[in-house]
Amino acid sequence: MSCSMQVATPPSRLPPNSNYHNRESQQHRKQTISLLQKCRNVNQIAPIHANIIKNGLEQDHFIVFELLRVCSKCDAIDYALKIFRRTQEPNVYLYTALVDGLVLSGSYFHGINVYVQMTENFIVPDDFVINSVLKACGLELDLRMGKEIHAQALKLELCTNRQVKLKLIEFYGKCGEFEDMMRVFDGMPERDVVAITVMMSAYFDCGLIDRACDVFDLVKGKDTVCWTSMIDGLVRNGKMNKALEYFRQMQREGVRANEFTVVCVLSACAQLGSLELGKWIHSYVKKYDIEVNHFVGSALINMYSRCGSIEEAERVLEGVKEKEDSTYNSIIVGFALNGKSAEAVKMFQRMINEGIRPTNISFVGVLNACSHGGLVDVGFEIFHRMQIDYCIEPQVEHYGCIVDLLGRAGRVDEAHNFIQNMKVNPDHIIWGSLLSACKVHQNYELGERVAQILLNQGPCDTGTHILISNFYSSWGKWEDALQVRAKLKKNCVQKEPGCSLIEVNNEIHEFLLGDIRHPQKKEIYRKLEEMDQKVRLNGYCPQVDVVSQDIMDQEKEWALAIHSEKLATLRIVKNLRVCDDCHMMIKLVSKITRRKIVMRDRNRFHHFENGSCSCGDYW
DNA sequence: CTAGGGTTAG
Repeated sequence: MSCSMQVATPPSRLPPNSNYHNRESQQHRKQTISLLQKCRNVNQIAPIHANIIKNGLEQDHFIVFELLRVCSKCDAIDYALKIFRRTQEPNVYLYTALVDGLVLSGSYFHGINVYVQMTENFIVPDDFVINSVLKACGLELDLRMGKEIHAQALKLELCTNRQVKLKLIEFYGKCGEFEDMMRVFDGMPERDVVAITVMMSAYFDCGLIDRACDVFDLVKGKDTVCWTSMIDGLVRNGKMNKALEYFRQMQREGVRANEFTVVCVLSACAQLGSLELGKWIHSYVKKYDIEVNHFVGSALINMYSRCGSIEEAERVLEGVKEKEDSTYNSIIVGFALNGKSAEAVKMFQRMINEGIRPTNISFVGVLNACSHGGLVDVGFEIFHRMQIDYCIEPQVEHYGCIVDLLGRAGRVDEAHNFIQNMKVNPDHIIWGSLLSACKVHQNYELGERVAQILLNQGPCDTGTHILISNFYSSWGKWEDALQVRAKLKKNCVQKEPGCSLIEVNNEIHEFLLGDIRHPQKKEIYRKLEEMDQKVRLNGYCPQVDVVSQDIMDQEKEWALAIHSEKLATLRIVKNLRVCDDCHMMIKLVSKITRRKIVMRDRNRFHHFENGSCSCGDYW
């Protein structure tokens, strides 16, 4: 990023304005300012701006100040820059407003440059502008510049200011300079909750969970923001259960949650598949009148979708007043996840009808739905419209959806051709998708070539290795399958152990393969055996070929019988993908027991009912 | 005479 900002050289004198002091014009200025403050988008600003120019108020710093702020708020930073350039002798207020606006629009580097220009124009910085530029330095991770500004602030004796100290802590924390961060903190008179919150978040950014917890314990009188920051940090670092523990503790201590808090907690629920707690949070939102803004709305939709309650997700959608692209994206992805491809496409259409411009994420969601639902023509149509109507250059994810679309439909050679004509390099996910299609459609000749490409491409993730190994075993090539497994072991890439979760009475029960830890294990295994007998009477035969190791069939049956998802039924969350055998068995169990069973695996949802599954046996 | 900043940031 470069700094294209040029500050106009101001003329030596301002044009005299005879009306400047009369009462009428004072009133007019006040009116203009309050009009500006009410603007919600850039189209509303332009006519007011025209009026300002007509009335000769263009150089009025108070007016310009409001203009800059409202432009930033309306995401019109270019407009703000134009106005700033036309302003003669901008003062420190105007520079601050511009730096703030640039930071808000993500142009941190540019913001820092504007500050530098200000000092070059001999304008003395005050605490406010120091604050703004330190924010920019922290976000830009510009350690050198931030230190220089720290030095300037010391010289100007602005470092006694609490806000400046807080921003210094934030800046050093974001840059990972924890010693300097602590030094500033130690110079504060008391243990400031806000300062500790900032430090916690910096530690979490670096994955230093224990240090974050240590400073959290220092705080007396933790407020909502502090608790939220803690919960958010734990969620961001994958500690979902711990985050929920802290949320419960927060409730016990009588600290009220806000919009931020519920978004974080809902994200934890979504990732754990904890529907009961998720519902509880939803009722909390209603009870305490927490505004269902688009963040909260998306979080609720996401939680319900990922917990398999897509109908509830739809209900939430209708209740979101100001739907944004993210709101629609959440529900589209939710439909795709739950095997409702046609609904995903319909929702995508509705989004467009309601004047919301689909983003690249919307396209990933809807194309994913098309591939899972076998909607080949619709998928292609959307893929083309994305480029022509919306000028979105396809990313590797979009290409991946199309490869998947063709591959799943059995058109593996076309998919292969498509890969060779893409404008981007195929990644291991795209090749993996093709390999998976080759496996399902038993095109071993092409599959073998793809497997070789993947193996030669250098390191790839565990999932890909497992896929290659499974491809070889389904082909009966145990030797090759074992070799891939061996390579996986040698590279110290461990297969994540299969694990399934089920929530009963607000408690999360966890099952690993062949798990014997559960207190009710006797009853559970007895039931499992009973089920096993029943489904065998219904024609179930263990699909021993899904077990990749080349072991005796009898042993394989046992290995399958204890796959963890069979141990927990009804509403199951599994960390890996479900295997063919478990899928078959659960279908039958749903028929025999007449129960709906919902299972989420790593990729999608399976709604089992009366012997069939929403995925159409295709996942 | 009339202007600014909260700490989490999904």
